Amino acid sequence: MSTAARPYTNALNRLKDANLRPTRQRLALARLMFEDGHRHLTAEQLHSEAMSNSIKVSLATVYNTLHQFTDAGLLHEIVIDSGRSYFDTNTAPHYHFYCEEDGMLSDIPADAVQIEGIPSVPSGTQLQSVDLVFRLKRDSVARDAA
Amino acid sequence: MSTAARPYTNALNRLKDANLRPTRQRLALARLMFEDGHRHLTAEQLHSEAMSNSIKVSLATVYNTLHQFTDAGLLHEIVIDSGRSYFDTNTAPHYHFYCEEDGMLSDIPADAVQIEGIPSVPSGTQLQSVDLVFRLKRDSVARDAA
DNA sequence: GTGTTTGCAAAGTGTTTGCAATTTA
DNA sequence: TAAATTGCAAACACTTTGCAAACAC
Repeated sequence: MSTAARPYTNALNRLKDANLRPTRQRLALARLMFEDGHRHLTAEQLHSEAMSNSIKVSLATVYNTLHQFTDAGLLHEIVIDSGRSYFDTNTAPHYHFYCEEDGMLSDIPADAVQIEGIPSVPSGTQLQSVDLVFRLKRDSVARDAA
Repeated sequence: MSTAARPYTNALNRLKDANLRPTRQRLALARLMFEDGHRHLTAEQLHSEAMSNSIKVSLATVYNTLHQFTDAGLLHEIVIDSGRSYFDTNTAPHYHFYCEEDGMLSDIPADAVQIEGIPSVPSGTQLQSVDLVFRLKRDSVARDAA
């Protein structure tokens, strides 16, 4: 009940719920991230997108924002490549395909894969998340089958 | 049949098999890695270890060596933390526990966990590896059970 | 001897930080 | 206005690179 058609409202509410002051930059970034169909973003990618959309925001602010969003539970950080962080707008449990050669990263729904026999965690710790990545490589033309 | 008791021989053979010229540094690093009980190493860790053992080797060479060993299949690179690479001397399939708070990384044998229902890989690709990491956090003193 | 490997230090990533200027409530 | 946020540029951590000297075969 209200202007549900305006994506802005959506982003605004996300920020409010997360107790993040809805500044111009945060709002704009939230809109790009949550309403532009993108799901896996690096800071640089998001920054570029912002630039393309004439959103004035510095890379440092993009980093800050990504971390604030992650801390607030709006994003999930994916560790898939040393030296580069991906942020996933899908915070529900799920898994990934990743092809290093071309940077392709795609989702696998949690219910598509069963993980059984999770060993008991070391004492003094508890399970925080289960990261499952199927790493791919592009087919070569043909390979000897030895 | 030969001096099997000398760890040196072991490392030497590994290098020879991998077609890597057994230089003083490579030999020494191989010995540290494969015969000192260590399994998960960062470049800096290995470099420190080398220093402690009075092995003169530069950090650049440690990096080069780790990559050469990885390319040769002697090591497996683990992506677990953006901005830091771990190298695993266990090249057989297996999984990991990881606790970011203290950097603890430990093995889970492949047969301890079953992964079922691996979705078919995107066309034009093939599965290279399955990375499964159980991320842990240290227990807090007590947590509300809501 | 010849080609490989090493070490250094410099350059390169991606990311974080300090602080003044700006913006929000 | 007071407190939070931003932008910039400098600082960072980790990794790679270029090239001359050292080494292995």
